[in-house]
Amino acid sequence: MALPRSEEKRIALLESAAAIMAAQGLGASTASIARGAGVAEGTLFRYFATKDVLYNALYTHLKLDLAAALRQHMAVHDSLDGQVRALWDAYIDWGVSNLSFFKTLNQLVVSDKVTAETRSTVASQLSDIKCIAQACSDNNGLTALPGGFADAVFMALAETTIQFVVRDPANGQAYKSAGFRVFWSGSVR
Amino acid sequence: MALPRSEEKRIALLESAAAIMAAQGLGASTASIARGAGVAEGTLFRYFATKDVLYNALYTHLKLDLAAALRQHMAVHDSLDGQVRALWDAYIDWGVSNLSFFKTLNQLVVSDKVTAETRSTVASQLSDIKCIAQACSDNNGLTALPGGFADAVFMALAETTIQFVVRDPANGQAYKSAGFRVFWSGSVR
DNA sequence: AGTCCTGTTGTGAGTACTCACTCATTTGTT
DNA sequence: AACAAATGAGTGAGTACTCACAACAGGACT
Repeated sequence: MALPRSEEKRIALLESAAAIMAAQGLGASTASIARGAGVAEGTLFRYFATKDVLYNALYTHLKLDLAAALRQHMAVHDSLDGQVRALWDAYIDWGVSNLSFFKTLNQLVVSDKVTAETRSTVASQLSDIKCIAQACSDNNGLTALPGGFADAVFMALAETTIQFVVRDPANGQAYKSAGFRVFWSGSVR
Repeated sequence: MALPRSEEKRIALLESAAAIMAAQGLGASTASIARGAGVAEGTLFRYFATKDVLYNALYTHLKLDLAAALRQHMAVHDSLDGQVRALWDAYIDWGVSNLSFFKTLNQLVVSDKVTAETRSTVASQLSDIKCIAQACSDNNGLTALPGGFADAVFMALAETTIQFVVRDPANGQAYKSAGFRVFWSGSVR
């Protein structure tokens, strides 16, 4: 299995997959994904041996893209509140301005097409962000919600908030701070 | 098109669909649904003319089942806090003990297979519950989150909470009250 | 009782279609 | 010329849905 020639085509296929799956669900056909990337269907299978391989590569691609966006806005704040708020804002902004990425990533997260191996490989590349969301917070007054629950609540609230910001952008700031307030006032002891 | 003979078979088909779709997604085949209900594939199409009709009937069935469960536990409390908490507990309990119903309903809610007509017909049968969750709360101190946001936050937190209770039942009560606290302390002014 | 008649319900092989995936061929580069 | 990359019609498996028929109920008439 030689390495694919063109990184461009690989990216084009991944972004086409994200866009089309956001609209049609994970069941979107390989034919339409290839067409969207401007290549033949057979070419898709040169880059991703099976559709499952594509799912896993897409999960990795989207997660790393999100992580890169978060890192850019992770200025060091004095207060934990400020730090978490910056993370929150960056997350919401990424979701709103990459809506099809966001939608597809959410579907992949709950899908059984993404293997545990892929998930843990990606997670290990995100340890710096986890640190803020979790290790740091434990030492600073966040409530003792059972393991992982605070993370999940953060994600669930962010997902809801993004939906509302997209649907009604005029009130975007209101949703953003309301969503954060729910998370924060409910999480702090 | 005469009415189907046996209400039993109709229910069996709906419950089979809910169970199989919870495991395999909405794309589960009509063949497997019929097999799960113990009838031939052709029989499914005597009860539901197309798969889309089945989706809509299933949405209605599950929503009404949930509503019935909520009504049973909607004792009148003196405080708004108590009333909403009772609603929260009933919702979580239903999700936990009808997990496949819950999972399938969540997929149907975001699916475009369920028509606006079905949604509004069902909603009109749930007005008494909406009253507590919304009309009542507006008059009693819930924060002025933009329209529908509080509802969505409630649902998102409940979904997350149910996942954790199912995954780790020993700490069920802890998740349940933690989830409610996030909702409540973030929602009250 | 037993046997035909009639209408509806239940059946599953059959149909047309879409899907993921293949491979002989063409295209492009060196 | 030599080689790999790209192509897209072709393949078999699986899909939603159909339809000619089997199964069975309950009268009505011997």
